[in-house]
Amino acid sequence: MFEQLDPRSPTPLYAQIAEQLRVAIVTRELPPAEMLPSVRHLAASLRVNPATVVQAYRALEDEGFVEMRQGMGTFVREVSPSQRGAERDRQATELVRRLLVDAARLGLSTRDVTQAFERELGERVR
Amino acid sequence: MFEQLDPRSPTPLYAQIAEQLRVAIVTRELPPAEMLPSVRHLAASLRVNPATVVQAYRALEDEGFVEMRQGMGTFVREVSPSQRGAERDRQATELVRRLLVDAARLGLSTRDVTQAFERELGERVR
DNA sequence: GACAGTGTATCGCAACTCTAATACACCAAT
DNA sequence: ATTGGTGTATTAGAGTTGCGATACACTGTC
Repeated sequence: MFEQLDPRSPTPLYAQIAEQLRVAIVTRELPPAEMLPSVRHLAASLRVNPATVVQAYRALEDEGFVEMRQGMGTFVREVSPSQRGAERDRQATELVRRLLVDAARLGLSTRDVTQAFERELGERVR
Repeated sequence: MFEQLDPRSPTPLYAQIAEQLRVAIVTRELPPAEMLPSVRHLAASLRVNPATVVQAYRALEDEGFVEMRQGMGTFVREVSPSQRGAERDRQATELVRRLLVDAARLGLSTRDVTQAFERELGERVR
């Protein structure tokens, strides 16, 4: 885990860290209630500043994936299926709304977007 | 036109200018072959630097909406329906791909996204 | 060829973002 | 109360981006 942090990538370090953890949490590689590496430990092992790890952890906390408890550590959050479903809906809706706004900005019709959506999905699902 | 430029908005001035022009072009308020205000004129009337207007115009040029001709001016581009269709497809695809990548990052399934999409659009997809 | 219009190029400064450095505050065990 | 773990907060510096200032180059008309 955390083998490929690229300091020169346009995606900031904290975002790279957050993303890898997010995947690990979603796949249950890091199960609920599991304690994440401490800010200092992870920072040391990644040769990165503690504040950078904090930024990653805080992002995950904002997204509801983890809970930071001062003096104790950072833990994968346990969420009920319904909570989790609602959260996923919220995030998905947010992304879709942004897509539609951007499309409108470019003068694209919803039909253009829908077609592209179906096309891209078709290639994935097969 | 251009009544409400907000220098303190997080969206940069050049983007605000570009967006308003984009809308005017798409709605045919600025028809094909129409000449846009010169860089200097628009800059003066917006009390903004010419380079900022240039940046907006160049963005529109990259998107295929206008054509800048040195010494002559900047003009709304005339595109054949098929060209325009292809361009719209390209842009829509780009947006959708970004959406799917972001969704994957958040651990959302394509099903989550599809449902949000249908919810926002109020119509069935696929 | 001069001129008055057009876009182009380059530089510099201010604001913002990312990251690091460092000091602080909390918690649990001893 | 001390200690060694944890997260928190503040500040500073490097890099990036937005914007302005200014000088340059092209085009059509006279």
